[in-house]
Amino acid sequence: MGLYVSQRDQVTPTKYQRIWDVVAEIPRGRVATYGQIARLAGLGQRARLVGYALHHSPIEIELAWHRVINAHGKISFPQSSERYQRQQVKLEAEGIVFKNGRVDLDTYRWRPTTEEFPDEYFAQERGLQ
DNA sequence: CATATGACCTATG
DNA sequence: TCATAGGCCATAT
Repeated sequence: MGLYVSQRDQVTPTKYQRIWDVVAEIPRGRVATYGQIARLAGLGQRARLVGYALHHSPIEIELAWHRVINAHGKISFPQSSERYQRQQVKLEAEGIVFKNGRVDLDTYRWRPTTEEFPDEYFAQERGLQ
């Protein structure tokens, strides 16, 4: 992952690069939660920052933002919104099944390996595996 | 400087 | 399973 320069707001938001890098690692057909991304990016519990970073992600990196959902297994947009529909379509196109408007995290959650990420993440993730 | 606002999370009942 | 409360924190106004 290289340097990202946003053409949208004319700044280089380096503080968000770790978030974008982690999101880019989510494999096709899997999902991650905002909180999970925050921990993997070394941001502790600052899950809201992940949502902010995705909202402001530069257009020129084709980020798989749709693979990030909330801890309830739901899409974090109003269900009636077009953004909600777009995200659901993208996920279903990767084989992810929605049941009652929800994704089964036990089935579809991304579980990175210790080679990819530092041990501190897994130390905090007991109960996730 | 003071509030308000989110693509959020966890604990609790 | 669902709703609520409190916490969270960078930006926006």
